[in-house]
Amino acid sequence: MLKIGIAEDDPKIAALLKSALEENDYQVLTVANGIDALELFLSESFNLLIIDVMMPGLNGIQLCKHLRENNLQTPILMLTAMGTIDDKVTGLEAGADDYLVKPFHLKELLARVAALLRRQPAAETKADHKLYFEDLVLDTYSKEVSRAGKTIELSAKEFVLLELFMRNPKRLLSRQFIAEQAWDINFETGTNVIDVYINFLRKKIEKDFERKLIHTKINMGYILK
Amino acid sequence: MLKIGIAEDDPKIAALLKSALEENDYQVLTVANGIDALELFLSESFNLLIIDVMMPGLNGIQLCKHLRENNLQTPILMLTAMGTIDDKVTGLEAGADDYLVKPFHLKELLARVAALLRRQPAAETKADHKLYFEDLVLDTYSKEVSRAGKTIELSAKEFVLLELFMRNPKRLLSRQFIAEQAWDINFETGTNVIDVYINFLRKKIEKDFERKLIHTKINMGYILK
DNA sequence: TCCGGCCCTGAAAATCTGCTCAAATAACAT
DNA sequence: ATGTTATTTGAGCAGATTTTCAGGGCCGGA
Repeated sequence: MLKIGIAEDDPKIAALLKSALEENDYQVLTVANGIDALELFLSESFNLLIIDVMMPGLNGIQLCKHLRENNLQTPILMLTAMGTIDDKVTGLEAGADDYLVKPFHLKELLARVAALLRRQPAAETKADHKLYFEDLVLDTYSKEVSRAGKTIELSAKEFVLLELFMRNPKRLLSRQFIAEQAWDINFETGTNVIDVYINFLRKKIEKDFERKLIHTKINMGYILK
Repeated sequence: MLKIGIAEDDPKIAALLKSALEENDYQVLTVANGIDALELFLSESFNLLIIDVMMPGLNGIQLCKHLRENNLQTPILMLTAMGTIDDKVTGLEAGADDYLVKPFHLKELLARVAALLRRQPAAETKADHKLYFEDLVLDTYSKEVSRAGKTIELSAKEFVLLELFMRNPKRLLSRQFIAEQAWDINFETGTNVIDVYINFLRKKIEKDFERKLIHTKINMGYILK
């Protein structure tokens, strides 16, 4: 479950936020001042922080700066009653990712929260270890490959080679480059392993399909496109 | 340099945005309708997109959805004259990362742009590997060439030669220089390969077009202009 | 006008590349 | 040990690329 931290000194607003977010299946922790917030946000990890600017002790801007100085990457949504342009600019420059002026509508807040979170979880769960190219899917965790939902069995070398292509889509890869990346060959050997393996891959990946993926550029190399 | 794409049909606002962003050292490309935007944003890579909601053809919301459906990860800032909460929510749900209501202050826009770009340090590597000369485009990444949108197939040597010209536009290149750069020939051989290849290039690049690009300077060499 | 230098062009020759197949070798599990 | 699979090597071949070569046009100078 996604975890959200709130720093807000007004108990009514804090409660409102907490209940609204919890209704949308987020886990919520709140603190009422900047000092506690700094400690909590640095010690536990959150998916998103909502920070009010006006707080006793340490204000939102200062808190934000401190967090960023400590290399915290968590997205921050800043919240405030002050609505001048310079306030917003100051907040964003302090390291906030979004800035919402009170009074705000809960719907907008929730939409912005969702927008900020959209980028984060994707990085940890799926996008991180799965590579996509058109209908090809390569899972670097399970080392499985499929095209258009159909599983494809690849040998170790074939997998490494395909992964190389999928990490460099639409990029022309020279034999030299492929040899270095997939075979650890740094000198010129008169071998044609690469050609042979390209053909192995083609047979497995393109055999039952209309669309060709690996293209030959004579005298240059191969390209996935 | 960070590259920003703008989809905005109002020429005044488009010009305003472009000049403001360029003053802050961003590279800016603008299109005036949703259809062109979809094509441009999918074919070239940007660090950030600014999209107006109200556009002829394809509106901003639809554009945004299409882009996300095509797996585009680029951050999107949506811009609009409509300021109701539901509009904002719709925009954010369509895949936008931020939503700004017109009229807005340039300072706030710039701050939000900076905040969105802050999250994208890795994007640098995907920068632009393309060389442009008039309607000619050469992609050093995929080794592809096109003129006025039409793809042109070049052999390896032809490509190297054209790249040499496009890296030295409007500069006169002597045969000596071309031989050294593209052929690794450092001495005088009685060959005319260069002439022949210039001819090959001309046939492929200038055949179907009015405007000539490679010009001969007798006794001196060739020049792209 | 004739000549020579310079460039363009078409075609043929020479070279090289990438694909395929079969077979040798290596790695691995039973 | 044995069999299976994965990886690498090498040779033949078709086709594309690269290079050479020779003819011809253009232009300026003698």
